[in-house]
Amino acid sequence: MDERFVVDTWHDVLSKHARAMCALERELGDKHGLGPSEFEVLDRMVAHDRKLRIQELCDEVHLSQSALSRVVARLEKAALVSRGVCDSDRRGVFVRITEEGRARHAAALPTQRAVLAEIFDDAATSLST
Amino acid sequence: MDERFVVDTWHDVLSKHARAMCALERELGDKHGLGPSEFEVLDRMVAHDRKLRIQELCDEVHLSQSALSRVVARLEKAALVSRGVCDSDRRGVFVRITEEGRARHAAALPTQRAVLAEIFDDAATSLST
DNA sequence: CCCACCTGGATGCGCGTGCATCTAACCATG
DNA sequence: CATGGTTAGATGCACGCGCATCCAGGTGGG
Repeated sequence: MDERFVVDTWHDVLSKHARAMCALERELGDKHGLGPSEFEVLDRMVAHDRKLRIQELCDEVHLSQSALSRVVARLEKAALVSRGVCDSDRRGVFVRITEEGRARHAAALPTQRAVLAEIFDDAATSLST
Repeated sequence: MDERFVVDTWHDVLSKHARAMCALERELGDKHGLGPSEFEVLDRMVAHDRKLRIQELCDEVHLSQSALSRVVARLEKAALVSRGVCDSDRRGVFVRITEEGRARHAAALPTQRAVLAEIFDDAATSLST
């Protein structure tokens, strides 16, 4: 069957993921003091432009609930988001992005886009490398 | 530009990678006592069907040299591969798969293929989910 | 109203990873 | 043959992740 195709696709995903992840970690970390997960959460916050529940973020970022909890904790410590109890369900926690968070995200966005463009535009090119 | 395309592609890679990785970890771990990295190394060994240098494996698996060194150490402890000094270059270490290693790989292969097929055949399907 | 069950999120823990560094072996040059 | 630079692989270290667990708050049945 096209088992070959499946395996090749998988290897391609592995390769792109590794390269992108590694580059993002370096670039975002060095230039903006953000990890890929931190950036991704900020990105979702900006995209939705409203307070989000932890669980909502869980669905969108591919992270376990515990990991997400810690990411938000780090972001809060860095004053990039603020946490607050959800008044309608006091177990819930909503996360709101701060102005500083928006600024950091805006600053980091071009860097992230550049890395992704590098990888995924070079995709066709890098196959011949 | 097709910045949209690049970002969407990236999210797709993230999603597939997360799902596949998670499933592989569970399935291979539970059924065969192997991590994804361990399996991948065994897979390369079988594919090449000869002793390989650590560095050669490094090029193929998307792992740092240190991570690979530990993976091989784990595999050796499990008697799935054996390490030996390269007589031509005594810094080098060649890795050879053992019979037990081949057996474990053969046993695990269908599991891995099933997971990958699940993810990448469902790819088109899951987009409409 | 009470109690057993469920759910959202936080935390302890172990593990695998990458980075920096170390050691040993190779190699070129004098 | 000695020496400085380079390369292969191993190891110390810090960190982020997932899993299991815990706790507070909600919810339904008696």
